[in-house]
Amino acid sequence: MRNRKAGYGLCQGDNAYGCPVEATLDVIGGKWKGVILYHLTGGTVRFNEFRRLMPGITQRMLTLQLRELESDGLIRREVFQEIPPRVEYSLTDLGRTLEEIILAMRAWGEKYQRLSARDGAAEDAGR
Amino acid sequence: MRNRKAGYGLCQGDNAYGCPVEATLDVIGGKWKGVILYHLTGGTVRFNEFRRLMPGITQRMLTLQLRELESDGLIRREVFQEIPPRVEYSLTDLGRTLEEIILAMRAWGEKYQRLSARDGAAEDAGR
DNA sequence: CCGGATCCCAAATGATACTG
DNA sequence: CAGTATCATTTGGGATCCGG
Repeated sequence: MRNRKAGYGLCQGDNAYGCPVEATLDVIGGKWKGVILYHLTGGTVRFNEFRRLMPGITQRMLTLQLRELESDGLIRREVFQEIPPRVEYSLTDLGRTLEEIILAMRAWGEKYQRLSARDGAAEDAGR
Repeated sequence: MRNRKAGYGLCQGDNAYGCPVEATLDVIGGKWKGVILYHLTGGTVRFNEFRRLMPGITQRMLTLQLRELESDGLIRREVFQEIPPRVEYSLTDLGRTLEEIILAMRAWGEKYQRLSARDGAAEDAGR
């Protein structure tokens, strides 16, 4: 992901990028993007709020992911020049178009996450 | 992804795994999973068919991803003992529960992929 | 409080050759 | 046809220190 060169992993008769599914996954994939977007569906979130919401993420990764999402036009970053400083993140209109997918993913995760926990619970799943 | 140890990237008050969105992304994320599942929404696909559908993927990666999807109970692998051998892949019932998300991702990719192509087209997106 | 910069490791992905 | 096996590379992610 991230490497948007060209002629990368094009599938079937699709154009240069790859199939649309790949494009979407490139934007919301990775370990944190989806979770970040999910938290933003609830409204504006501050930098350190994210850190509380996602204890596992490092400052570096949080900054990186936020920058990429911003660069992709999915989120907006507003800096308030105060003491102490404050930075708020929120979804752009483009970002909001992803809400449906994000929420669908959340719903799926809630339902099936335990079924496919890879620790040997996938038996009765198929067939 | 893939490392389903424990206390990994838990977010907010969620349980050990992490938030549901993360769980879902863990299952369909990565560079190929989503695309593989997408092609399977059209019906059964054979191994070398996948290779034609996804020219960018190597045999090794294809095998790996298929095995993980199978292990997660999302796809079914059927071996036909013939000469020449034949192996068909298809969605399980569990896998089919992802169709909605996959197709939503495809739709999003088709619509917005060019807007957020990271090559400086994300200007007018927000605001 | 909100990061940027640097160094480093582990995991994901890829190239290539070989096989039942 | 449908894979394994091995090796090399790229990338994601983390630790830590520094700065406005």
